[in-house]
Amino acid sequence: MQNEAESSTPSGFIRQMIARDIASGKHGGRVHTRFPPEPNGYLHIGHAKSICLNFSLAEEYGGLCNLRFDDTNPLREDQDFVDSIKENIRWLGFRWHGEVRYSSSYFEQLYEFARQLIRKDRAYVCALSPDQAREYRGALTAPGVDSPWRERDPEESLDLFARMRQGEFADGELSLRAKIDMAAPNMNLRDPILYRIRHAAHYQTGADWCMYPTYDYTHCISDALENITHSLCTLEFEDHRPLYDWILQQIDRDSLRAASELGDAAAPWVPPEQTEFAKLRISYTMLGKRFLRALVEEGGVAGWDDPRMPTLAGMRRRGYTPASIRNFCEAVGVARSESLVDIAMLEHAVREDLDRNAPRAMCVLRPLKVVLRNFDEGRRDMLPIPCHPKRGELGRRKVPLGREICIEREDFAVAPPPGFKRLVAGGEVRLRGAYVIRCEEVFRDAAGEITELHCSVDFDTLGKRPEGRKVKGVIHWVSLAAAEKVTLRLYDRLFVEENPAPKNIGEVMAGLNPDSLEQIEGCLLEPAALTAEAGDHFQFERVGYFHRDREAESGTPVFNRTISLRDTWGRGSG
RNA sequence: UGGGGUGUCGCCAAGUGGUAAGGCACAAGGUUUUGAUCCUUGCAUUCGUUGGUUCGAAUCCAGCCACCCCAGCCA
Repeated sequence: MQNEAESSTPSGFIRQMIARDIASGKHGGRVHTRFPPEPNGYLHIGHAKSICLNFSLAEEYGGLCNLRFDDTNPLREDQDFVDSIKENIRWLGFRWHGEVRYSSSYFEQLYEFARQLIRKDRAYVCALSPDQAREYRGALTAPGVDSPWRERDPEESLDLFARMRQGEFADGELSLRAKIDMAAPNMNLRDPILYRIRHAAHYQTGADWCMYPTYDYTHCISDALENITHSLCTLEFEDHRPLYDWILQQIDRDSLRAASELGDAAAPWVPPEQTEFAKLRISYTMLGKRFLRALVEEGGVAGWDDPRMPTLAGMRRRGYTPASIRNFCEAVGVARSESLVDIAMLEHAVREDLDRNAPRAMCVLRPLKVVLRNFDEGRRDMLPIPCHPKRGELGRRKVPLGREICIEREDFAVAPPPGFKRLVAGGEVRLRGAYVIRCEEVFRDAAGEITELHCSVDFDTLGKRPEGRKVKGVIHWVSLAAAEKVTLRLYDRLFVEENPAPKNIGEVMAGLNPDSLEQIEGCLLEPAALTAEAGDHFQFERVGYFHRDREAESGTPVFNRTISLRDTWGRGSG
């Protein structure tokens, strides 16, 4: 790790760029990144990619990473989102540098820099309405037309700009625009809006302002003020890079530096640079803030933290661990080609982490009663079974065994398919961690439904192989008298299509997988798994990894299946 | 029809003129008191395509093709 960052050439275009910048001493060897969410929604796995990238880069190169809320639009931002975003980042295991930053805390400086641009005749107050501005902007293949206010005297713009701030004008009546080039082939350079009037309270600055700076104007300056060296963002901002650079070039270098956190320190100062990478997309998943919101509002899911949601809150509740998400982001890599990552990669990442760390337990989803004929009525064994097959240091838990137990209905078959290794009439099977049993008799009700099995125990098989024969099958079980009733929730992919690309909310709802949630009541769990010291992530053997959900109203414990175990039975030669 | 990008194995992704890393998926074996895990092996004579430069090209040049982004006073 260390060597990779310092000596040999790192892999990937961003790391190589940073290595180059460090080698050339561009920023005095500093690496300072930032994660700049807008607090207008909940974080999802796509944000995690950016979080991991920015924070890991800083960590690897001995740099810093800020958390900055990019809050320049009072209409959609909220303190609740700030809180949940901070929480999610901490949960992922990252710690930002110093205090949380807010673009809104730079409003006063932003205002002063805007006055500077006006004085330099690089910005002007425009009286075109939003509709007119759009018409004047031209089209992709047709140049725009200069605003009639473009040559307004800077003094007049300065006065108007001050009065905009004072609240003398209505929303949309005036705007501050950069004076660049209405014929530029890059639409972003056709005199972009820098400030718009919005008589709206801001969750941070309250009623202090009635006009707000735009993203393009704010982001680059915020980066500069925080002395960010590498400003990473997604591909769709590529066209904005010339504007990012333009703004920082127009502002007087010394004033920008003086206002920055570096102040007049001796360290070299060069403006931050924007670099773009492809955003994350995952098969059978949709990561559009707007559509995720619709999903919640239209009732497609139960909320932002519904375990089927790709939000960090949802994935956390589902049972995804921070390490699994970080490993996944690492495995996916960072490039500039737009790709659709196979959801199997995400599933692999959780399985990998949970296989190593989740204690094992036994839970029967659909119980079938089994009476052990030769097991004495009042007898109750407490079998010590390892919590993990490979990690003895995790200890053993005590699993009760009595005369009556339950096994999984599907682990018994009257007419077993070829290759069936579980219990059949007259056959033997191993009870995990306990004895080998033989099915002696099958009982049915009037409808022919199997109600109960009578089996005999081979007491000479505890911790050892049976004499003279091989028993291949091993099944999970639970003691009837001691089992705890729990509810299980099994999940499947939320969307039917591999690449859901809805164009409207109707398509979002139409694309949902109707079988994405299966809730099973009355499952039987071994008692040790419900104790506090057992934790809340488990592998229910042979069934999957489960995560204890927050307390259910009824009082019945609920476990969400994070992911099933890999199941290769029935494939190939099995 | 303008501008900006991207095209390497089914899915991601290294590679930056010297003869195609790795992961996921898949397949075949082995171990196994989880049909799990683990282990071993296999899996691109070829890098969107056509030409060119070169002793030598995924890497350089030119043309073509496909796909993505941009006309919010959203970010």
